Amino acid sequence: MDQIQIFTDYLRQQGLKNTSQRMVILEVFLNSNLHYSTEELYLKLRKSHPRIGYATVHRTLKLLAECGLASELNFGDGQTRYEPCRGGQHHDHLVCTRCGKIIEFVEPRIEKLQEEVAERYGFKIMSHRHELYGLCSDCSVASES
Amino acid sequence: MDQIQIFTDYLRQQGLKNTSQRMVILEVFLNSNLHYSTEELYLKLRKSHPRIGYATVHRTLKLLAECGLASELNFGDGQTRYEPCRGGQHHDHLVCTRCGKIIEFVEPRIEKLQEEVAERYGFKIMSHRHELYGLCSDCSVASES
DNA sequence: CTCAATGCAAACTATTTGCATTCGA
DNA sequence: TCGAATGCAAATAGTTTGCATTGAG
Repeated sequence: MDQIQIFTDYLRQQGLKNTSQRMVILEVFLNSNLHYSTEELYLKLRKSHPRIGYATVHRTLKLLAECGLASELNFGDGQTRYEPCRGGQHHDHLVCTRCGKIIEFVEPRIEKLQEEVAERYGFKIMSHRHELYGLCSDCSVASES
Repeated sequence: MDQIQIFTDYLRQQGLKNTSQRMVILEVFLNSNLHYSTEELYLKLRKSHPRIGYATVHRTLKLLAECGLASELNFGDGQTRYEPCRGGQHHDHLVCTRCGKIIEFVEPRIEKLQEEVAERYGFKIMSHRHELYGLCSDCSVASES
């Protein structure tokens, strides 16, 4: 089942409506490997669909997060970002503090250790965030000068 | 060298001044195991020192973060929190999404794997955040009913 | 038709800043 | 004395909401 299907099913099930704005936003959001903030996605959408309002983008992103198609990210720059959840493997992020580049990584051994830690404290993990901040290869080369 | 010493040295070195407000804020901040937001610390301080303004608390916390005595935390509730850095071992956090309890944990094996991941991408880690969200032992018992 | 969704503007929250006054060195 | 710090109020930035109108079911 693809993501558009998941979304329309979720809308029907919640008694919500399948509007053209929602479909456009979902489509642009999915066809991107970026980590959009509400503002960025709004600006991008405005080029092709000038009538879509900021609030609609915001509310749709929230909706996508609710139904599990998007996850909210926060890299400490004061903006909430969203990325598509591709049902697949969970990943975390390397964030370059100089150029802003974001690299996704997967490390099952870390996931496993997390579970171990949680168990140690009787905790039941529902989600987690793990971000490594530093200089990407390009930026650390540049700063050696 | 204790933390008050570190702070006064830092101030002198930067040509900044050692004011009574800064000392009071530092003291209250250090003598706490909480993870204060600016607002919480301001409210707490106001009881004993009603003349200290919000902006001063805010600027002092920033200053403490700058000189390495505090680290900024963000658990996604829209408030930046600060915790004292005790020069010791780095730790991360378990956050109970029901009652708000925060538990600190240390897991050197995770730190090590992080380095490994960073190396894989030519990244030079400067800092990181790792938070596990879920239910603490009390809350997951309560929700079993 | 009906009620949810939209777009706009306004409200809100957390954070940051400008400025006259105070105060440490 | 002099410039940094303070406290207040106002500005900012990101997010959220109220409401009249539009539009899907």
